[in-house]
Amino acid sequence: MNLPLHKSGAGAHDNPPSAKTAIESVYAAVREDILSGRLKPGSRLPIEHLRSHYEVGSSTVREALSRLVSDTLVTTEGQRGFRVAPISLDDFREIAAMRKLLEAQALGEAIARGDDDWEAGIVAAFHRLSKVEEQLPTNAVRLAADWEERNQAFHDALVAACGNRWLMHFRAILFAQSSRYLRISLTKRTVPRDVHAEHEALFQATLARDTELACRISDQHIELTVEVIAARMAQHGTDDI
Amino acid sequence: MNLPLHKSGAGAHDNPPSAKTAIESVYAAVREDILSGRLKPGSRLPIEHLRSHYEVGSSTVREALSRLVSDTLVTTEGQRGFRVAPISLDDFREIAAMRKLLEAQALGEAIARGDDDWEAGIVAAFHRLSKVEEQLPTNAVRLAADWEERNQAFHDALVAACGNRWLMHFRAILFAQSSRYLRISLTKRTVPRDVHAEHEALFQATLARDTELACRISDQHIELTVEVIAARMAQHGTDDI
DNA sequence: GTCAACCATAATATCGATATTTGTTTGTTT
DNA sequence: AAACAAACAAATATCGATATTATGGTTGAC
Repeated sequence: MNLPLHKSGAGAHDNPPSAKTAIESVYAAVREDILSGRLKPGSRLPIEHLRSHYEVGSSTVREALSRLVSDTLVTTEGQRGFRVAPISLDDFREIAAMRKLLEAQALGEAIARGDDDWEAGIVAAFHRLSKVEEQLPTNAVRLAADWEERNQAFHDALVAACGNRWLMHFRAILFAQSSRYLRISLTKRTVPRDVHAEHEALFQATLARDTELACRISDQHIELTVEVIAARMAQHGTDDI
Repeated sequence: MNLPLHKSGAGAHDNPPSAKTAIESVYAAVREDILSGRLKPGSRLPIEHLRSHYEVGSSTVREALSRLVSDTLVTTEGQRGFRVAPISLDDFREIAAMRKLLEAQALGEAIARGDDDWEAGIVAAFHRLSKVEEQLPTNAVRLAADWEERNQAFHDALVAACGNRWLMHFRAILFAQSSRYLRISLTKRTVPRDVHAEHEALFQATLARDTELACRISDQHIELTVEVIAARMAQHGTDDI
């Protein structure tokens, strides 16, 4: 009788089984809107508004938002409804510090355990990423979404052989959080940076199974992003990102 | 008109503001029941059952359970309702591996940044823990709940000066997960172990600001628990815990 | 002119009912 | 007797309505 649009989100989280229930659809959609920045950090998430927008019941919206709460993408306080989790430079610095730790650990484990299929996955992902990075300088805005997807796929491939699911889980959470900030550095670059060179170095070191070098590069890779974002956020106000 | 019992849970998660809304009450209560083992891993969580038990509406129950999903204490699959997240020896090993990593990191940062108040907090927490550990050999079952609370408080105090909120957040999640397994080692001990000696060594090393030693002890502390649990779970079936 | 209490409005939290889906049982066919 | 299909029963997912709480503006007192 009703026509639930069930906008099939681009998948989310660890398991992207493309949403079969209405709650999952809304969950994925809101999540995407938060990560992409369409929903501004700190802004309110009025139930009635979302309800009519997605054409679902209020309970469905609330349940979807509830699942985002523990993901730390949405906050809820007392009787004051839901909000998009705020962002700050301090927060990003802490995220980056955690990412350094986890990425290095995951990389080390993957290098120690990875087999031929793991290597093949990295080669493929690196190739895909390289293709888009070649054209990135000339066409940054248009390719942003593409690049982000392939960038994540590449970094995922690097640690795919890591056997610890909790490590992967936390890593995924931090990566999602980072992507809220990452969008900034893509559009306006204030610190000179050759991202592709970093990726290539990381690629080479990992395939050479040089754990120490790979981890060092990974750390730098993350640290550089922090500097870019920090410069950008210091420049503008912290709010209008 | 209605009489919502609002069983004031023992607080939960990072922020224990003792539940003001019905959802939070149910959230805290179910969470406690899962962590304590009253709700068995893998068992179903029928909405109607919980609804009548807590005397709330079904949406309230669903929303509370939804928040536990991203906490990885509850799973939900398609249209098949909610379940208590299963446990396994492999899972515990991965949790322990992560805890080693995060605990060491947090300890290092805390030692580097901790001030006098931090030290005072450790001293106090250690004293409280020691008091109950003295009597633990003679009265293990009765003091279990007390010990668990003070044990957590002690370990929290050790890393209280760590400045990274994400590190603390993940650490809290893992600690909660661990506590589901920990209950096992409290009742029946199959590996000889002097927990108090371990705590004292950790206490001394931390106050002496010997980061390397403290981290090594912390690692051993966690590893020993893994061995105890592994022995116990191998002995019995994995299910009837 | 400032502050506090108060009321109207808007938004949230909660509820119970309805519509779907799943799992099981029953009945039929080969 | 086994396999399959239809019908039933239980439980979930979803909805819209109601009760509850916060918010912003207005009035009145000091």
